[in-house]
Amino acid sequence: MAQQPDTVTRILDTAEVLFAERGFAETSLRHITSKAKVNLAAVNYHFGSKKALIQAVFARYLDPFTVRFHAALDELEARHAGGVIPLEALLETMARSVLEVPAERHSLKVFMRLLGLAYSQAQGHLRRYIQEEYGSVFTRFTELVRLATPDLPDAERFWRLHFMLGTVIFTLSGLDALRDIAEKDYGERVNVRDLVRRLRPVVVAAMNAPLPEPAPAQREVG
Amino acid sequence: MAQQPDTVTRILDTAEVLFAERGFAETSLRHITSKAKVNLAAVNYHFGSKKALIQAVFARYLDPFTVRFHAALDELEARHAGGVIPLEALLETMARSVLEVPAERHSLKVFMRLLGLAYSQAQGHLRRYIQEEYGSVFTRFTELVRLATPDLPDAERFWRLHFMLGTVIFTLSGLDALRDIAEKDYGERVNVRDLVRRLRPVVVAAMNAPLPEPAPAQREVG
DNA sequence: GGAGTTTTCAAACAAATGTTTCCAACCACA
DNA sequence: TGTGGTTGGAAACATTTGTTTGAAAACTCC
Repeated sequence: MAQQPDTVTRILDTAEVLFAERGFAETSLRHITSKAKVNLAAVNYHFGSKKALIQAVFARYLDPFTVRFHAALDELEARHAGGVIPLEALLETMARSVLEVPAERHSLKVFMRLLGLAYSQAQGHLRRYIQEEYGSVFTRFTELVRLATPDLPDAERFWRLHFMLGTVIFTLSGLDALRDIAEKDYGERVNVRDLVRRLRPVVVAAMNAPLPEPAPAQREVG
Repeated sequence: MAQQPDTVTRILDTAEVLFAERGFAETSLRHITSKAKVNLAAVNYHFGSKKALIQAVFARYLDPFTVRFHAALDELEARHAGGVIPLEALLETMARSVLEVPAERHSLKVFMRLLGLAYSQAQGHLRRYIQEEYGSVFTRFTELVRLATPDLPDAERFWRLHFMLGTVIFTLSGLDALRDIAEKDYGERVNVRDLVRRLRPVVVAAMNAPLPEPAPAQREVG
């Protein structure tokens, strides 16, 4: 550990930005190491492999997030001792936890973009890793949402949570491109907090939307 | 054109499936050509490059889609001659147009996954290509949405449309992974049409959500 | 200050990638 | 049947990829 950023830290800092910009497969170790001004072999020395580097990049965000989110849920449960936590409070708490973490590290934009990539890119190992390491806090959250929305069928709630996950990740991870359009067309420069403010009523309304009409007799589709 | 699928067609059929499964960078031409049982050089001979192949895969979906969507909007405008087309009708028409196209070709799942990849993967050339080739139909659509939602500030409508785009693309493009979870946990095997049915009320509710509280005095955020 | 460990570095490695070449096979049309 | 243009195919090409190697350098600790 030196006062000048550590080699490990320099690699992580550079890698997360490049991954966020270009994706995992499209970012070579040589690109990372040259921009980070470290030797090519440093990645394999410190992390073991490129896969492990990718996971380490995620861990640096997700570890503090899960800690904070668990703590925030603890506090929320204590405040509503025994009772049901309203949906708005749950969503609010999640939003706050997500917003807090990168503030002490790097940009939320990068974090969300990485999450978006984790979903969309192949990288089966990544999805498996995230599921195994951080699935529990998400399970806890969905259980609380279940209590807050007793009228929603389980399957419907499952899908709506993922709808909203898509809304948030997609928007925030594509923020850069969209921001430019929005600024040009509407003269309004948005930042992440601004978007979260806009997202709040949309997400609440979506979760509280009326149930869909029941499925008709179905024929299979590819 | 032979009675046995054309070489070009075999390449496209195989490529779109592999691209959807693994992404563009992660799918090699050798993988495509060997699975399609065509020679490696066939891709460069018929398409010129891998980039061009990727665009051709998209064109095979997007060309019929834009034709149908324009036609559907023509009909919708004629039916509401002079008047405003309700938001539900617009969303319904778009959903129907999206659903129709792959029915005559291949799976909607592949189509949506490709769209998701187009958004999330680097592949700058792809986003540019899609924007240039197919941007006009979307401009037309958003203008109709504007007329249908006169109370929504322009910027708010812009963002909400993108929220919903995220909802749809994210969910449908990650369908395979989510479907397995949903089936295991809720014993319910969903298909794409099923999800579209679930999406309908959510999207409508989200677009009609109350306006967010006005922005407080803002401090900048990365 | 020197033994022992950790970290850095340049170089090489094997494998995989997109692309090109060159020739054979095919096919329509005279 | 022969000719000209199109398609198919095996091989090679030049790069780029992640990873490994082995030795030099830096650091730790007694």
